[in-house]
Amino acid sequence: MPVKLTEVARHAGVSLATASRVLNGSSRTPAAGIAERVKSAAEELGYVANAQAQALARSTTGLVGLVVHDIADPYFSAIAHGVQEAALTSHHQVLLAGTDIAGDGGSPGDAELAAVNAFISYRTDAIILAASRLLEEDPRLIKALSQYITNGGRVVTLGASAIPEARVLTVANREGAAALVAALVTQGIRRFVILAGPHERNTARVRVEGFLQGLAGEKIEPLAVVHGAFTSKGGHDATLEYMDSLGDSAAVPAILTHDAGSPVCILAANDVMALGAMTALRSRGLAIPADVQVAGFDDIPTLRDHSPGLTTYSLPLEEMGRLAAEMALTPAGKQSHSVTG
Amino acid sequence: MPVKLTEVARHAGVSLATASRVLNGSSRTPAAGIAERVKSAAEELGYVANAQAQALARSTTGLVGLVVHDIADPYFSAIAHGVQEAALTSHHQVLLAGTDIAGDGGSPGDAELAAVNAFISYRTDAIILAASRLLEEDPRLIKALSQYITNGGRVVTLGASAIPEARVLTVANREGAAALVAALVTQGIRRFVILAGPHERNTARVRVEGFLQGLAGEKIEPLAVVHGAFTSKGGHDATLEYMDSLGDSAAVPAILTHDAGSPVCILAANDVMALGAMTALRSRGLAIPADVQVAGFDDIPTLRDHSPGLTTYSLPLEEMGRLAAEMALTPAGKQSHSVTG
DNA sequence: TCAAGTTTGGAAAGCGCTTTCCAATATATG
DNA sequence: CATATATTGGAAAGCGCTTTCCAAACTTGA
Repeated sequence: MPVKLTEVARHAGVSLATASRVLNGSSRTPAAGIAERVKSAAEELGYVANAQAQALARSTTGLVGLVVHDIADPYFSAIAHGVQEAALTSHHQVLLAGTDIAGDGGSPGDAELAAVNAFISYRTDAIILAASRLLEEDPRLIKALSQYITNGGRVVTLGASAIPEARVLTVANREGAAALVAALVTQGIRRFVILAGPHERNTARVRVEGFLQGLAGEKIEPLAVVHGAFTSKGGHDATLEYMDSLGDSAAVPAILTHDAGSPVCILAANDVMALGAMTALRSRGLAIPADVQVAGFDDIPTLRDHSPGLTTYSLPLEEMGRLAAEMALTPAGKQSHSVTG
Repeated sequence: MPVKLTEVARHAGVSLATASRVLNGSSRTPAAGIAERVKSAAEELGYVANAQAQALARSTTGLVGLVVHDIADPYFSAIAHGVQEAALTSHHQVLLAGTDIAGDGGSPGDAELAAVNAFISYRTDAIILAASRLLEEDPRLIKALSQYITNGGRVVTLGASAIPEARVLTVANREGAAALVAALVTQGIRRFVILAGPHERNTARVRVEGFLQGLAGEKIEPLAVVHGAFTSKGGHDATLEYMDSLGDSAAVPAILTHDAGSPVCILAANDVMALGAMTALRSRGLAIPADVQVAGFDDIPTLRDHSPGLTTYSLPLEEMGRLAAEMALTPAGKQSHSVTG
């Protein structure tokens, strides 16, 4: 139904080949006069090239797939923003998929596999995996991506993965976590509760390892390591559970306050968990940072408007998205890259 | 390079037509035995259908385009999340574009036009316009979308637009704003400063109209109406400017505190502006809500973890995204729909 | 002026699928 | 058992482009 190139060509009195050459960047450029005729015919008819047909003929789609966990999470949306930016400069469109959305049922990780398969089906020029990699990658995922790469597709992951040949944007999760602990200790804090994410998520696990490593360096044992979902609610619920585990849930657990001599700091595996933790603490009447301190990881943009400010390890999220997209869209580009806070 | 249907067919000893029929939902289903052969051949070879070729042959792409302003803004990312959800259930992929990203230069609105043109080029089955419509829509945009709709594409806008034939998801911006004012007045507040967004953005303007309408109903004149960008920074800066305009910038403007008898409430056109305003107020040493109150609009999910809580008009953002996508993806579906908070 | 070289436009062969016909079987009916 | 009727698989014509060849039309130089 839309007007096609054939019609433009006929309208301009030239062949299909010529029309194609003037309208879409070909190496051959028809004479100025002809070109003008074709252009105005296209303009007049409101011609818009069919990218699907072009993709088929050129065997490159101008699409880049981005897999995030939850686009509504500030961490991922900041990255997505950066990806979009870089995609635009390379004239690519972004295909977005979120793995937090229940697929047609199935085990966790199925959503990611489905997303990747969809992207492969659309023959995206590259796929960016921003959702945190799993400790045990799904072999089907690995197989699909390997084949994709073999066929000329590019894959970049944020953080290491078990996917051979994928380019990786290394993030200073472990080092950052350790550094954060060191900074907090310098501030005089020596009692920590670690709010860990799901163990199978590499990002979450590695950060906790970094925390523990940092603490070990200072000869400190954490008061506890509690696990929760990698979300605000996860941080909130885990914090509540922890407090309850401390004793009478009606009263403010004494251990959390200064009573014991030094302030306690809740060290969350990421900012949204930290924010959830703060909400939980407040709901129990604890003041932040007077009674309890809280630290996070990521420096999500929305922190800007939080008060009191969260102590956090700052990651250049948007820049990370941009870098990942650049790595993905540069045919012979960098195979790896790393970012620090 | 990837394995194609022809190869699967050859491998299974059947024709191309048969292979196509068993692998991709056709109305005709080959005999069970044959089907099995084809399926295992496909599995064995790791066949993934080329969606581009299918799109060309079927003249439907399974793509839906979503235009937002800034995906990193919680408002848009919540909507995007909803869109994704609905898209998944209709087996569609979402193509995302943000209009806040500088295109190849040009006037404001060009980014949206570029995004829409890209979507049209990819022949998305539908386009969802979530970025707030402009008071003066770009005629080129209108023309492109009209043609798109004529050609069978579906367009849905969040909030009314000047695009004929577009389906619209009406949002109770005006009514909600008025209702919010009424609720605040009931709480005893009678002095308001309106933090308006850019006048040319319909969403922003209509909300302010609703605020003014609500105030008029109570026979109240706002202390002031100040404009700023529709972002956290916009709310922040506008608030600071307003305070400065009140006099000695070093001191806390007396007019803002209870001194004058009743508390002042800053009424922002959306939540992110309100959050920015709160940050600005705090930076001047004002306590919220003790000294000044702040109200927003949208009820973005991230508000959950803000303290003190923001008074706001709650919009079902995610649901809105879902509805918009449903309207967009249902061929003969609802032409319009509306949501209230 | 003519051979050799250079542009330039067009015909046609794909790109990887879907789907319409057709022909060939298989099944049902008398 | 012959005929009518379903089923079933396959050949081939597209879907809307790009791009490789070709041939025709120009240049150029001697």
